[in-house]
Amino acid sequence: MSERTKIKDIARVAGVSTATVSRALSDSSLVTERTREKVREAATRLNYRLNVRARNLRIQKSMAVLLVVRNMSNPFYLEIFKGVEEVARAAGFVLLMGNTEDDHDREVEYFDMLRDGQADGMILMTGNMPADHEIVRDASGMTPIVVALEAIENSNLAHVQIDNCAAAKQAVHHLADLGHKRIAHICGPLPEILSRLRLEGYRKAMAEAGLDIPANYEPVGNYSIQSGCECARALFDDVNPPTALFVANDEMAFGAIGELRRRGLRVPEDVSVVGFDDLFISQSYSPPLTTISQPRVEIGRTAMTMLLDIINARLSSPVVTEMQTSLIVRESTGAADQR
Amino acid sequence: MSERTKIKDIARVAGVSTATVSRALSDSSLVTERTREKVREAATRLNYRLNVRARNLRIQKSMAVLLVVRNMSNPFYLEIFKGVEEVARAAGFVLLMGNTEDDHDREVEYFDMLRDGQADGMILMTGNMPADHEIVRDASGMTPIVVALEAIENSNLAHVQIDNCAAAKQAVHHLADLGHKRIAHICGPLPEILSRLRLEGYRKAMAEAGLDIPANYEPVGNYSIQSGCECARALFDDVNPPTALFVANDEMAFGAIGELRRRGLRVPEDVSVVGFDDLFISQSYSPPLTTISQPRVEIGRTAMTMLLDIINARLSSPVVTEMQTSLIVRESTGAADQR
DNA sequence: TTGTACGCGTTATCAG
DNA sequence: CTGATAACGCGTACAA
Repeated sequence: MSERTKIKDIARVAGVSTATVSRALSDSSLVTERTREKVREAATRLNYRLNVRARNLRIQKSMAVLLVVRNMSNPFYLEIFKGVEEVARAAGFVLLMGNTEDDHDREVEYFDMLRDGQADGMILMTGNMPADHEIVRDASGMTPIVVALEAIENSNLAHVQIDNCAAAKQAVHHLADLGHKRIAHICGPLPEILSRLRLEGYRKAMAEAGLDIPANYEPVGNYSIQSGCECARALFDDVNPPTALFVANDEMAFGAIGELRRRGLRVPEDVSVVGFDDLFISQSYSPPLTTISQPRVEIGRTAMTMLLDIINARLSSPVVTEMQTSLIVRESTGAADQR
Repeated sequence: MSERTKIKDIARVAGVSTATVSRALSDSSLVTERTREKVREAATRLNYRLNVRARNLRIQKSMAVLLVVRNMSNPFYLEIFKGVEEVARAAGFVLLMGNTEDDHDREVEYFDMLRDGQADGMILMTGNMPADHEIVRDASGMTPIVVALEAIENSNLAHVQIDNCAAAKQAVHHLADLGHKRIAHICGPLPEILSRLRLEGYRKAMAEAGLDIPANYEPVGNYSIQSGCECARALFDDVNPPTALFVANDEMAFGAIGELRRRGLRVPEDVSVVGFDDLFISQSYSPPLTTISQPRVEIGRTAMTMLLDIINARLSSPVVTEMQTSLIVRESTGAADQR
């Protein structure tokens, strides 16, 4: 490894100075076409490769962005990763993965990495921001962080998000339009803003449809398949079970449908189910799941594009971009039984 | 940013040299407890943070590992990511994501990153190795690459893998034991080694069970839901359709089951289906899918652990570790119809 | 347009 | 045990 050729070697071979080599290789306009050629030729002949570490130290950048999620094995993130990766690599950035497992210390660690220059920017998909953390700011006073699909209030950070409340309303209205009167909501973990917004959308839609919400119609899960199962159990063990379910994410919807099947209830004949997220698998679930779709790849692209804008100082104030969702009607919802 | 304190500042404040500061902070034994304390105190007082870039340039490491997959949005990788991340971060390494999309140029790019020292090691989950690429070797002559769940023949690289052939045999024997005679195999893309091994397992098991394989019983897919659907269509459009399916991965199994449902065929009453992979969703599919489970988190951990062993020169020759798979019998398989 | 010389922030080597 | 100083490899004022 110590025999890697460096610009010094090229300089010697090409008969110029290291400065000229550096300039020639980075297409500076301050060098003649002829010398540039000479340098280039020497570089390829010597099999030269730029030392990225040295350059990064010199230019004070890392050319890396940090993508931080709560739980790396959540399938929801997959297409977002892809969108981010696509834009990042096109811009010459590498992608550093961060996984917090909702652990505060780990969150701090990633903020530290950003502050320490191990990454030039961060896409944050945990709804948390270490409270007392010294906020990173670049030269133009912007913080190179984009919050995606979560909301950090009063943070003055750039966000890319969806209208959770409106999407939830749309889902519930779909069920009401099918004639359902007893519509329950399996809710996400409750202190969280996303869950709250979806719950709020559910309640608003129910009110608009003139429907009551019985006391037990809002069981709280934690977005896992297992918890969807448990919430459905509670709902259908009770008297006055619902005929339709709006579930705060697809995984809990899968759990709920599993529980229904075990009880001999058919979807959608006996119970209609709407999910939220449109996981890659939802379209080929049996039955194919009616759900709210978010343009995840596009969200990833947008977040990374915004981050690049901040990093390159093309943005002077934190932007909030709202992405469009859509209700995908498949086979897990049907008209209410007319009994 | 330029006002970040550096060891020089600490040195000045603590009244020692930069060398001593460096030693004190890295717990070198070459420094008195007293000076160490003095330095530490100055460091915290000045709010010192190590400049990782500078250190990495100096020590010629990047403390990063590259995790390269064919397709970042394949849900199969999720738990592997997690296992790798867990071990990597415990060892102080950051995780760099690579996505090749089966593009040769991109593969080369990641090999280049490794060679250029942008990463100290690589976990490779594409079955490919740029043919003419200069092979990276560290001081001890080892290549810091671990191939996970793929096989690169004649490469002399460390591998962590499963016995695809044996697992496939187990799946097919399960179906044969249930009394099925007409068992078809939906195969993965065929030049690939994994697909070949699973196909080989299928054929061996069929031979052992004394069963024939009709000409059209080995349709070839590409691991996508869509292709599972198409293969099932071909199989059941034909005369002499099978009563059981061994599918090379779960996604194609989902596609196949979807197609069966559209044709009014029930699983498992009319057709039994066995998948391969045990995706997170497979247990709560309807019906819950019988499939081959791989210990994915453990595979990730093992791969990363092996990589660390290579990087830290604790390994002197490429190791091949084989992980255990198991057949998980759920509700998508049942006894053959006795008609 | 080119060359000289320095700085980026550490760690390692060698004297003392 | 500590200090001065040389790398690590590149980019860029500044001078020519």
